Amino acid sequence: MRKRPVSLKTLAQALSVSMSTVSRALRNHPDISPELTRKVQLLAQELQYSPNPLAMGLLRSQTYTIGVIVPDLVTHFFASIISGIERVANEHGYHIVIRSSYESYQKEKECLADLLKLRVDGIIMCLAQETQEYAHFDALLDAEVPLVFFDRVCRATEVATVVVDNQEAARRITRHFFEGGYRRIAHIAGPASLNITQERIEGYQQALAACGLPFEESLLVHCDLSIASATAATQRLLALPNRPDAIFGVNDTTAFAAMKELKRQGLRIPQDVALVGFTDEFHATVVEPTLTSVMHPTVEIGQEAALLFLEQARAATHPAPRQTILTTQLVVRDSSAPKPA
Amino acid sequence: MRKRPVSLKTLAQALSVSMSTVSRALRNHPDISPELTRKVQLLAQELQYSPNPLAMGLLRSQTYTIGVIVPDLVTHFFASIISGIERVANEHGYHIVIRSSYESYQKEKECLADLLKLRVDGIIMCLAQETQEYAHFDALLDAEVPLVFFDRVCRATEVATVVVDNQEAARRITRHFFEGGYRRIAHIAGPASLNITQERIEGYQQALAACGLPFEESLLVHCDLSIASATAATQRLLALPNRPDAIFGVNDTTAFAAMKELKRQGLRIPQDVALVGFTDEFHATVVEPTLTSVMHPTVEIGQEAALLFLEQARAATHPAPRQTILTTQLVVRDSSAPKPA
DNA sequence: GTGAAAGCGCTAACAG
DNA sequence: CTGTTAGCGCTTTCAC
Repeated sequence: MRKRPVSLKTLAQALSVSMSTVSRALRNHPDISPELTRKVQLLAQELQYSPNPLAMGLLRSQTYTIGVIVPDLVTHFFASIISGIERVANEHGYHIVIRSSYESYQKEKECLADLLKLRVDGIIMCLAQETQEYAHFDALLDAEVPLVFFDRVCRATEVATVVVDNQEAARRITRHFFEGGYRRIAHIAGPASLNITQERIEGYQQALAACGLPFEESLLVHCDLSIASATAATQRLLALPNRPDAIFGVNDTTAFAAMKELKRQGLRIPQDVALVGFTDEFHATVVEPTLTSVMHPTVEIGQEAALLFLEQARAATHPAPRQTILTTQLVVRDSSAPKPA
Repeated sequence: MRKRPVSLKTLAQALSVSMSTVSRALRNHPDISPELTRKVQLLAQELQYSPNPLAMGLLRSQTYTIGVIVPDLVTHFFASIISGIERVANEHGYHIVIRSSYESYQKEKECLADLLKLRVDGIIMCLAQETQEYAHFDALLDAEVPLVFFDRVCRATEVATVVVDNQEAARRITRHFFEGGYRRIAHIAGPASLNITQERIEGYQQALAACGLPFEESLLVHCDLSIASATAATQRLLALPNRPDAIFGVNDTTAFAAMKELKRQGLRIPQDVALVGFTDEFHATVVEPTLTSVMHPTVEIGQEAALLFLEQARAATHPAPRQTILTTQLVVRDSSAPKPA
């Protein structure tokens, strides 16, 4: 059996004073004589005393723990957001407990419930793809538990959110294609229920209109963000009687899958079909041709989310939900080089 | 201010019975009358009672929390291992608290100290690159705190570890090159202090010997696993008067960096220089040429690590440290196609 | 200046 | 069958 770590009691007994004295001495309470204070602190140091957070948690109903729920732990996008959260959280004395919803609505509810049972001080999360009901957040909102959504959000008027300028980014991509001479611009979008999907579609359509291009329903296909589904979506596009000459994928994984499928079908990029991704992972520079992509400030998303959490955690009264919109940047590479005349 | 959640006391008062009765009823203690038990459980359900883990933690000195320390949260390798840990941990009622050491020895010690202060039930970790002193684990070992190392390990006779068959994998790669007709086989290794580096170098040298090839010091270069450093290492190899015709990178990131540099210098892969990576990320299939790589069972590493933790956590007496060795597989792709005669 | 007591939420002897 | 008590580690009145 593991022995219990040194507690205030241990120190108190060793010094033949009361626990409360030790407690005060450790926090430099002015009531305690300087000498005693010094003696207590010295012994504490020596015995490696560290206050038991469980006891403090019980007392204060505060655990300095943030629950983080992501749809998927492995994807670079989420991994680097977690990294951002972790950094800011730790800097402010918080720990993070991570759970994956595996893109499942059911699992998301479970994770949420588990984390609340664990008494986390708040939640930072990204909605699962499946999630289309948002009632499971009622309890949090009622109890004013700090809550922050990032990337995929809902109830944005009630909850703090961190998102990127999806619409603008989609406009920029579409315009970029147009300026490169591409006229049949397709978009492999994500699941229709997600805000990011909708926003990017809107931007795509706005830019088409601005460029004087018609919006063709057949050039807008959906995928569930998996590689298999992105491949299938690409196949649907390429099977069209009048196939697109440019494809804008909802993220880099989608774009990579599309790239693979294009190559498999013997199509040249960008001569036959140009390609742009979204997120800008390191690998965008390694694939051939290098992939034009929208740079997503992933680490900043995480950091900002953590800051929004802290804002709520520290506020005496529940603050109005803040929306943070981070800006993206189009990084042009070979996969979208201007169309040869 | 957030209101406190319902406690046993709440239930007890509502039903005008004592807390202990409620406590027993909730756990179906045979002493409590069936009707009372039912009534209590019903109310608990209704009021969404959930036992306070802080209170339980105080009582039992057990938090059902595992501290996980990785050198880096973003890398696919660690992200998927974390995913494996998370899955098994959650299945067994544990939560994981994640920290990144950022490959720093100092930070690693901090993370460890922080997690212990948090009263985690144990630690699962991968050593930071910088770490070459292992005294900070003494306290854990003394206190018999469950500890599991994965991938990069130390004190393997005292601590449970999960590793892959690095030596065998390196032998297989080297032999694969040899069989493809390559004779000047270089290895971009990791930092010399890491066990994985040493093991892979040993396997590399063994296979060279077995193939009747001399070991040339200049063909063995080190990098710190960063992209920049891998690029520099590649440059050193290519600057040799008699440059290698095959390169075996210590991981995929290294291989990708090498690939990029090879292309930059106008060298063809594999005609001029063949390339093999280690870890087999998805992107190995997207780059051009597709990258031959050693498939690392990352998720399994995480799962196995979690199981080793559970074994220790549940054991009445501290069990002898178990070493798990997982097997890898060489996935052959275009970057190491046989050398044209 | 310092100590005693109560309480955060819970369980486990020990009584009845 | 059920209630009382003590204690896990800590802070905070309230006494002295």
